[in-house]
This record gives sequence, structure tokens and C-alpha cells, in this order.
Amino acid sequence: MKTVKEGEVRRQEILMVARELFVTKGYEQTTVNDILKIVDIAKGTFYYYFNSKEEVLAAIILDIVEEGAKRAEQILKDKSVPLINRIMMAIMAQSPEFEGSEEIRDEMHKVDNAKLEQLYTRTMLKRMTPLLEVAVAEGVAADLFHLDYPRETIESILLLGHMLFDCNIMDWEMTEYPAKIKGFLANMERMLGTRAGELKDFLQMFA
Amino acid sequence: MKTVKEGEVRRQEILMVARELFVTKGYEQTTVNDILKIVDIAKGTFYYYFNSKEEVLAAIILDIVEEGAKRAEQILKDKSVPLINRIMMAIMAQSPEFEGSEEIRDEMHKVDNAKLEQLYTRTMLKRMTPLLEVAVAEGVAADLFHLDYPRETIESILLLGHMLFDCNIMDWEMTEYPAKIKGFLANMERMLGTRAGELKDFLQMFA
DNA sequence: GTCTATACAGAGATAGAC
DNA sequence: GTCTATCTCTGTATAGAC
Repeated sequence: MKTVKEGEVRRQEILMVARELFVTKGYEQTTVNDILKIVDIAKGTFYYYFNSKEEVLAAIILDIVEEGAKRAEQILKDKSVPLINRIMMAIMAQSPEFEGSEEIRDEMHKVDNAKLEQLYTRTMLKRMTPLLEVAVAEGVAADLFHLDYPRETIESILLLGHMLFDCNIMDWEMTEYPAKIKGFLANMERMLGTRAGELKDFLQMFA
Repeated sequence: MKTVKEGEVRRQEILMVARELFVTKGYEQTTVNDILKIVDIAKGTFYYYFNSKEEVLAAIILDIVEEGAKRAEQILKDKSVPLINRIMMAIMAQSPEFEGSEEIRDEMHKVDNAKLEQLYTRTMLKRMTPLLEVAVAEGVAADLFHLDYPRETIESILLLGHMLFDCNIMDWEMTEYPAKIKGFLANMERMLGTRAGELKDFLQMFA
């Protein structure tokens, strides 16, 4: 049966279904046929809209990163919160939550999804670095931060935060996380060149 | 034509050929049939030795990481060199060189090899962390380093060094590298809690 | 234990008709 | 825009030779 739809509608349908499947079954475990069955289209239609399964992945990741960046942006502009806390919260909030469901995020990283992870890291760094550059510049101007390589430091912090909050690259036990988070915060402080302990109230959340 | 070889010999043959192909053509672009043609065996033989193409990849990466760790170990035990320099050199030397050929390493990262990269990172961290833990403990005992989360800090340094020296995750221009390396060194110093400038002679190499 | 040969299911991707 | 048919590749599973 042939049902014709307007291009953008069809495209969004494919993206929605694919995202749901990638996130629940994993990227590699999801076949193009799985997607076809649910969207109820033929293979040729799929490849009319996307050149490859990977292109679908890239589009989805762009959406996910954009959603995270929007949350981070909101947090960073609330000047009533101390700067260093805003930065930390922005990094945490940027992590994909998928409508608040933690279970789905866990699924995302349980499975073997090297491609998804790598593409996500790359895209996220590109999108988030400029946001944090502004925030760090604010801290430098206010004499809160003291550092010589802001751009490199931001990239490092984002990368480490990603490994910590989003990534399955280290197979840590739940019990190890408090130490990992405290270590991350301590090193973030040192790299930014803040007076030590500036983040103390934050640290107590993980004590 | 049937040539019988002792198991370990055949296994090594497959690994050698696969490594060459993965590195020159990329993991995804290399088919099992490519390997078969060169080793001159049947498909059944390949799957007699390995359960999957990915299992071959894991074996190769284990070898590569082991070679890097051996180089790092050598460097770390030469007590005539200042500790912080040894650590920096070990991190650089650990990076896969494949018999000294930089071209091949470039190939390795040019292609789309998420699985190879991720598995490498994981394996490398597992192997290298204990080595650096010893070195950092040496520094702490000598009152050179001052840090509260040695393990987390080592993981961070290795991860960042990997991103810098081995990884194609950031698409940096050649001209950006000096700043990236200097930034990395500065942050490494800060995380380890050395007196600033301890690495100054090292930094001049990239000035 | 080691190897060949081959057939086959299911994956991603393409070509061309409508 | 959509479809069907077809291609290549991975990986499984044979049956059997030495």
C-alpha cells in the first residue's frame, strides 16, 4: 500500500521512530528493517530521505545535543547563582535526559554504541564550547578564575564531564561515583584556577 | 590447496594481516573476505580461530596497548629524568606508533573507526592507570605532587592525553597543536599540584 | 585438531520502474 | 515519493578431507 506524505512529515516520522529504537535497543542492534516496519514504508523510501543509517544517527544526535545546549544556556544566564555552580550545573544539565527518563539514558550507554558515543562527543563539544567560553570569560573578568588556556581548559572540562556523566567508557561501580565526581570537581577548580573550596557547597551533595 | 599450520602460527598470521588492513583501510571498510584472500584461508578457518571480526579487533588492540605500555614502563623507570618529565614522556610514548611510522597512525584515525577508538581508549586506560599510579605515588612521597584524588586525576590525564595524541575526536588544525599541548601540560601540572613551571623545559619544545 | 567448501540468513545499501 | 528487486557483506552452519 502506498501512502504519500509531505517530505518533512515523513522525515520526522523516521527520526522519531529511529530515535526511540536506537535509545531502547541500541544503534547497532536496530536494523533499518526495524524502522521500516514501524514507520510502515519500503526500504527505498528510507534511503530517499537519508543516505545511510548513520546519517539518521547524526540527525538525532544533533537534536539531542541541541536540547542539552538549550538547558545549559538557561542555567548559565541565571546570574543569581554563583558562576562556578552555574558552570557545574550546566555541564550536568547538558547531559541527555530524554524527557527526564533516566532509564532510557542508561539503556543508551549499556549497549555497544561506539558510533553514537563518538559522534555525540564531537557534536556536543562543538556546541557547548562557545557557551562555556562566555561563562569562563565572565569568571576571568571578575577575578574568580585564573588560567592561561581557557579554550583548551574548557574542552578538557567538557570532555571529562562527558566521560563522567554521559559515557559508558569506564565501567565504574555505583559506589565509585562519589569519588569520581569529587575528583572531577577538584580538578575543575584547579584547572580554572579558583580559590580552592569555592565549590564546597556543591561537593556536599555527593558526600 | 590445503596447508596445515600449527594453531598459534595461523592465529598470528590472521592478526598480522588484519592489523595491516584495519590500519590502512579502516576497520569497517575491511571485510573478512579481504583478510581471507591475503592469508589464503577459507572462511571456516577464520571463524575457527575467532568468533567475529570484532574479536580480532580486540586482540589487535590488546597487542597495541601492550606495546605502548612497555614503552611507557621503560621510560618511567629511568630515575635519572625528573619525575614529571618521565610522566609526560610516558604518556606520549604510549601512543601507538606501529613501528615508528607516523603515516600509519594517521591512517588509523583518518577513517571512521569508532569501535577501534573506543575499545582502544578503554583498554589503554585499564593498562596504563596502574603504571601512572605508581609514578604519582612516587611524586606524592617526594612532596612534588599534592592532590586528593590521585586515581581520578590519573584517569583524567590519560584520557586527555589520549584525546590529544591519539584521537581524531577533535578535528584540530596542525597550527592549533602547540596551544593544545601547552594547555594540556598546564592543566596536568595544576591537577597534580606541582609548583607551576616545573615542566617549563618541556614546554619549550613546543614554543 | 586443522582445514576446505559451500550454502544460507539477515544486515545495509542501490537501481530503476511506477 | 514510493516501491520491488537485487547486490554485497557478515556471520552461522554445515559436511567432510587430512
